[in-house]
Formats: sequence, structure tokens, C-alpha cells
Amino acid sequence: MNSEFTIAVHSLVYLAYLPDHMASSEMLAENVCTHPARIRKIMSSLRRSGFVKTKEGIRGGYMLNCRPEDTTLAQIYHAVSYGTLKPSWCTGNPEQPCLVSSNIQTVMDGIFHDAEMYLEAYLGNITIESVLKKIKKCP
Amino acid sequence: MNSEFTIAVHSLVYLAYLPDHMASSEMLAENVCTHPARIRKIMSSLRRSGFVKTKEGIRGGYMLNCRPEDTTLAQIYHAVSYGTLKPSWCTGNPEQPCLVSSNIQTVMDGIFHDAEMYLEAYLGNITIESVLKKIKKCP
DNA sequence: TGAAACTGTATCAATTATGATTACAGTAAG
DNA sequence: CTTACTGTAATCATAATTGATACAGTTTCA
Repeated sequence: MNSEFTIAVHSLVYLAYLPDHMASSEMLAENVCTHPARIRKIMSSLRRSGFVKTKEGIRGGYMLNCRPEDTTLAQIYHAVSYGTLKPSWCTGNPEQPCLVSSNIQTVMDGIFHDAEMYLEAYLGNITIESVLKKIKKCP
Repeated sequence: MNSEFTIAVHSLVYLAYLPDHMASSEMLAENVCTHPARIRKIMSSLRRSGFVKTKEGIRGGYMLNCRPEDTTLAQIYHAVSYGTLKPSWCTGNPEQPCLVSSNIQTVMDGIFHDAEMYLEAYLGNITIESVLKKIKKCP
């Protein structure tokens, strides 16, 4: 998994935190600690899945378009990082005569797929609002 | 997550599959499709956690030292890849005045930690033997 | 209308993570 | 005492990730 999921969650939490629920890529980048272009790329994907609306032009930026109490990290993970639990490198080789070597890829694929579903089930219990609440409880 | 978990599972499944439950790093490397030195590194770690025994010297190699029906992928994950669910790159900055930026790391750390526990709970339901059974069912 | 302040997106560079390779010391069998 | 193995570290190559730059397109507002 790369950090796009974390950045997406951070950005949505930050938007939910701001009184007007709106920020430019530059503001978000400073808060997240990354480059504005990277934020724009990820926010574009969040816009395509409907979590934010964007406004181009002067005084533009990103606006929260979902209810923090209804939006779960599972939805965000699915939109931004689905399929990234499984490592890209595989063991075994379908061409080999050995039963284990030739079939392990299929079996491990299934295991990682199911594991990701479990992961999403857990993330489905966490909302943007609950993350914000946890943040507010920090010392 | 890198592929060490997958390689560890593959190696143990392969040992369980072999009639004498024993193989050298070279045999394992060929089956897994990687370099013998990489196998040795991972098998060393599996030896330290008791899943295999190693025999040095001529006619040496790795021998299964656990019951395939009792050994779960959770145990293997924990031994080999614990803590690798969380991306290494973090958002936010504890030095910033903003509540969100300064505390998101702590909160996301907790979420990834719990997510990993969930993942392990799922992997706890899968044994080396059940993986081998799935492999044998492949066409 | 046109300058200013934004997003959208592509491309390339820099950094980091991953995997492959080599090397060699240590060990046990025969 | 040679041969065939593991243990481990170091180094190289490649791939993935992140940073940076550039520029077209859009909207606001003087």
C-alpha cells in the first residue's frame, strides 16, 4: 500500500475540520506535508468518487461533498487504494510441473483478495467524523 | 508489505507437500522463483520462530518443524512481516499548530495497528494445510 | 477583456524500497 | 580434508514512490 489512502483520509478530515469545509491544494499540501500537485491528483480521484466537489478558477479549491459521520474509511480505501494489499511480486511459476509452484499464485491471490475484504470490513467501522473525534482527544 | 510473507508461506507449504518435509535453499528457490540467498534469509527467520529446523553441512537444508494443520498464516505473518501494513511515509507534522496536522500521525498509527490485528484474525483461520488443500483442488 | 488564482494532468527527477547477486565464514557428512 | 550445505553481510540493479515543474483550462473580478 502506498500513502494515497492516508493522504485522502487526512484531506477529508481536514476539510471536515475547517468551518467552511473548503481548502485549496496549497493549503491541503501544507497541512499534509506534501506537494500541491500530489494533492490535486488524489483530490481529483476523490472528486470522481463524489467525496468532494472542486471549484476551478480564482477562489477555487476543494469542498467536502459527503457527511463525515456517514463516510467510512472503507469507502475511501476502496476508491483510492483497492487491490494494493497484495504485493506486486509473486512466488511460483504456472509453467512448472510442481503442483505447489504452479498453483500457489492463484491460491495466494484469493487469500489476499479475501484479506482485503476483511480489511475493508474493519475500515467500514471508522468514519471521517470518528477520526476527527480521536484527533480532538489527543493531548 | 513486501513479499517475504508470501515466500514464507510458499516455502512452508512446499515443505509440507514434500514426502520427507525437507529441502535445500536451492530447491526452495527454484520452486518459489527467487535466489537461494533470499530463501536462506527468510528461512533463518522461520527457524528463529520455530517453524522449521535447519541442518547445516552436506545433505543439509530445511525441515518442517510444525504441524501444517495447526500452523496459521497469522503466526507466519506475525513472525515475518509484522508492522508492514502501515505505509512508511506519514502525513502531517507534530510541530504544526493545526490540530489535524499535528495529531493525525498518532491516530492513523492506531488505525493501522488495529487493522493489522484484524488482518491477523483473518489469517488465523487459514492453515498451511488448508492452503495445500486449496492448491490440490486447482485444475 | 484580460490578469490573477485556481484545478487537471502529464512528465521527469530524486529518493527509497525491493529483490538479485556475490562473497565468504562456519558446519557437518563421508 | 574435501564437498555440500547454511548464515549473513555487502553491493548492485530495478521498481515503486514521492517531489517538482510545466502548462493548458477555468473562473473571478477589476
